[in-house]
Amino acid sequence: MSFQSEIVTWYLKNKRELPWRDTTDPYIIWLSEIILQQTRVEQGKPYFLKFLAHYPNVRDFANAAEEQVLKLWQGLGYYSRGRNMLFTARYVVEHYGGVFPTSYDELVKLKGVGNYTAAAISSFSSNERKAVVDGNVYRVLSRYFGVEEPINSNAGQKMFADLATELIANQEPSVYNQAMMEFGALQCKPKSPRCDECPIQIGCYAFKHKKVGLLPIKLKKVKVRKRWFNYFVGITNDEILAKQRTPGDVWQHLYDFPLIETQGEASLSDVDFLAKTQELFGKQLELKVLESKKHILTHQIIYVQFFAIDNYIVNFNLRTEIKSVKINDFKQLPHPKIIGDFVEKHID
DNA sequence: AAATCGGGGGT
DNA sequence: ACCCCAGATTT
Repeated sequence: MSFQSEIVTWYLKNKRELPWRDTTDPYIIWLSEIILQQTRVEQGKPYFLKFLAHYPNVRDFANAAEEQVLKLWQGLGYYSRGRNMLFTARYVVEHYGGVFPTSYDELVKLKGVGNYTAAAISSFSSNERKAVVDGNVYRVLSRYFGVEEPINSNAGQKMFADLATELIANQEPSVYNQAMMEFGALQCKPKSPRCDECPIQIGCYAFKHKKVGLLPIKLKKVKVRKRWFNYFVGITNDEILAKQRTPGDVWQHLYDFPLIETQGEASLSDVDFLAKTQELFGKQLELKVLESKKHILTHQIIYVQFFAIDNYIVNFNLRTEIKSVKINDFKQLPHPKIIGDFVEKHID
């Protein structure tokens, strides 16, 4: 049997039941694929079900408010995906009369849809012969065929794309694509792959040359930036101080609290830090540390401190983006995970 | 070509 | 601690 036939046979026997697998509706597939970008199936699944329940079709999605979409997205990360989805849903209603496109060439023009996602939607919805190349496929191809070109170099991307295109010839595109990804996810895993019970062990370059742990090759490790966020929780009666995050930084468009970022851990005994807080909240300000946490992102480690503030006067001229909103309204807004967790734990 | 964008899970 | 996840977009 060929490499492809072995993979497909393995797939038909071992595939998971997933809620987006038994449809050819391009809208539903689009929903699942955007959610699953850089996201594990088990993490994305509840979000997929939630979004489908709220927006059963692309017109429902297009009619949503951006803050509602971001609220549903809360906790999933890479929030521009949610905003791009809303833009694309409205675009599809406007330019395609609400009929979601199924061809690769149309799909790849949509905001938030790149090579991978266009190949996935087109092959799953209309069986178009476009090979998906995601992290799973890189790994399976790299190991089996011994491709040692880095998967994140230009040369490597083209090499893997060309190889994947060759391999999908004469295959059933929808099934073959899903088989490759499922095989990578369950069998040819990044760590501790199941080589002992692998149907294509015999032809595998990496297994033969004991390079399974070395492939695929990936360049550059991200250098992590450390940051210190000092949040100020100001509550008077039934209102709380809120701030919407602006473009050019993490969590843009989401809502958090008034913030002073420092270059190291801020302390109430630090006169410099105290001066900044008084500039923003007045001389009578009383501060108290509520909680300290470490929040880890891909490119940043953020040390977060939450301060309760009393007897404060907000210098709105200094920070015009700060608003005072009803606590119940604040809870309805989309927040970064660390803020959402804080609110749930500390704010009644 | 490199940097940026989250949060969670595996080893 | 480090790597990866059904990647895309911006710089």
